Amino acid sequence: MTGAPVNDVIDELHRRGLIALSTDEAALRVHLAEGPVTYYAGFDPTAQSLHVGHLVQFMVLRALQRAGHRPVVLVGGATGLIGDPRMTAERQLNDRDVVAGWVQRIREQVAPFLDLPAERDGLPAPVYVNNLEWTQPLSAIDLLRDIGKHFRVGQMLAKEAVSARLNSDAGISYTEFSYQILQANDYRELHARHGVTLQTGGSDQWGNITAGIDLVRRTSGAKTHALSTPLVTKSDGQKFGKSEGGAVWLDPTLTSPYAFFQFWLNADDADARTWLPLYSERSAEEVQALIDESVERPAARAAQRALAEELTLLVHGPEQLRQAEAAGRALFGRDDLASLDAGTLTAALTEAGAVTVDGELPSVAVLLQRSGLAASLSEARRTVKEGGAYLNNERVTDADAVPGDDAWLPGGWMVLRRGKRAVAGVQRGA
RNA sequence: GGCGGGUUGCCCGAGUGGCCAAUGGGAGCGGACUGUAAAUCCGUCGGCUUAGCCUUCGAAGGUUCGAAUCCUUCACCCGCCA
Repeated sequence: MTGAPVNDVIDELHRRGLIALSTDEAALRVHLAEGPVTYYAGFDPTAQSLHVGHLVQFMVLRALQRAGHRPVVLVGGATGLIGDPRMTAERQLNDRDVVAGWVQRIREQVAPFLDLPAERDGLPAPVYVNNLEWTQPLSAIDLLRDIGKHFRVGQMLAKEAVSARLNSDAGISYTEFSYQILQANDYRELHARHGVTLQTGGSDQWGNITAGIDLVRRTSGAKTHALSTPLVTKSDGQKFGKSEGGAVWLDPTLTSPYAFFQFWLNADDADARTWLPLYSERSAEEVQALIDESVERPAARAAQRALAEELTLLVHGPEQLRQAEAAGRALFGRDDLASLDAGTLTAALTEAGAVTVDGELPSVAVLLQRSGLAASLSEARRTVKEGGAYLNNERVTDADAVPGDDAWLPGGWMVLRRGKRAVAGVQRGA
C-alpha cells in the first residue's frame, strides 16, 4: 500500500455503504487523485417526479462534487422513450410529449442538489444534458453501422434483465432489448463531448453501465470507470420508499414536505440506523454518535430525526423544513390544540393536507371521507366504530354526528385525525 | 390437432344449488402496549341513504322459487398426448 494515492472520496463512499460494485478500484483511485474527473449519472423520465429511491444517486454525485470533481447530470429524454427492461414485464410506452414534460420537471427537480454547492461553496458547477440531443438525430444506418457493430448479441442476451425476460412468459420486445445500446452510447457521447470518465448509478444499472465502458473502449480506446450504489432495503423486507399507499416523491405537490419529513421520522429503528450513513453528510464521528444514541435511547429517535432534518433540508429547503417540523410538533405535541395560535395551526394543517367546507357542516364520517383520511364513507364509518377517528384530539363515537360550532379552533380550523398518524385539517369556507 | 385441469375479493387460496359479501392466510386499516418505532395481542377488512339495501366469484347468455356453485358459447392460462 505504500505510495498508493490516498483518496478520501472512495473511502468516504465505502464508509457510508454507497458502493456496491466498482470497476478496477485501484485504477479509479489513481484516476480521481490525478485531478478533477468529470462524471455522470442518468435519470430516465418514467414518472413526473423522482422519488426517495433516487436519493442515493444524489448522495454519490454530491460526495464526488465535494471532492472537486465535475458532475454531469443526464436526463434520459431518449432512453425514457424506449424503456429500460424490467425483470417482470414490458413497460408501457409513454407519449413523446408526456415524456418531454417529465424531462423538464425532473431537470428542475435535480437542480438544487448540485447547483447550491456550486454557488455557495464554489464547487464545480454541474452540466445538464438530455440524451435526446444526440439520440434523436441518429439514423437507423448510423446506429446499426457505427454503434451496433460493437455489440455482440451474446453479451447483450447475457445481461440479467434481458435473460430474465427471455426466460419468462412476458418475453422482451426488440425495443427494450435495444435499451442497453442507447445507454452505452450515452457514455460514449459524454466521454467525447465532455470528457466524462466515470459513471455512477444503481446496481440494477450495472449491465448498462459496463456496456458503456466497453463501447467507449472499443470506439476510442479510452479506459473509463464506474461505481454503483447498493439497493436500499427495509429490514422487514418491504419495498423501500413506500408510505401510506404510495411512493414518496421529491415533488412537493405530490408528497408534501411535511409527509416527506414524516416518512423519515417514522422509519423503523433498524432502518434508520442503516440508512443514516447512506444519507447523512455529517462526519463519520457524528453519524456514529447518532447511531449510538439511537441504540441507547431509541425513543428519542435521534437517527430518524437526523435523516428527516437533513433530507428535508436538502430536498425542500430551510423554510419548508422549518414548517414541516413545526407542523409535526403542533399536531403530535402534548399541547392543547386550542392553545395554538391561528398561524401555527394554518401552517401545520396546510402541510398535513386540508379540505375546505362551505355552508352546512357535514357529519364526521363525510369529513373523514372528503379529507381523504378514509377512502369511502363505509371506511369512514368503520373507522369511527373502531375508535380510530378523532376530532380536535377527541375520539369521535358517532359517525353521523355533526360537529358543533364550538369545534372551530383559531383561524377557522378543525383537526381531523385517523389513527395515530394520519391528520387532516378542515377549514371553514366563506 | 386430441384429452384433461383451471380462471374467486389488494395477493395467495377454500368453497360444487339456498346457512355466501363468500372459510383460512398475507398485506392494509383501527385499538391495546410503546416512542408518531419493531414485535405481540385484539378487532376490522366491496359499496351505500348501514339492524336494511345494492353490486361482486374470467365474459355473455340460459336453467331454477333461488347459482360462485348446473347448462351453453366465448376469452385467457396450465398440464398430458400428437
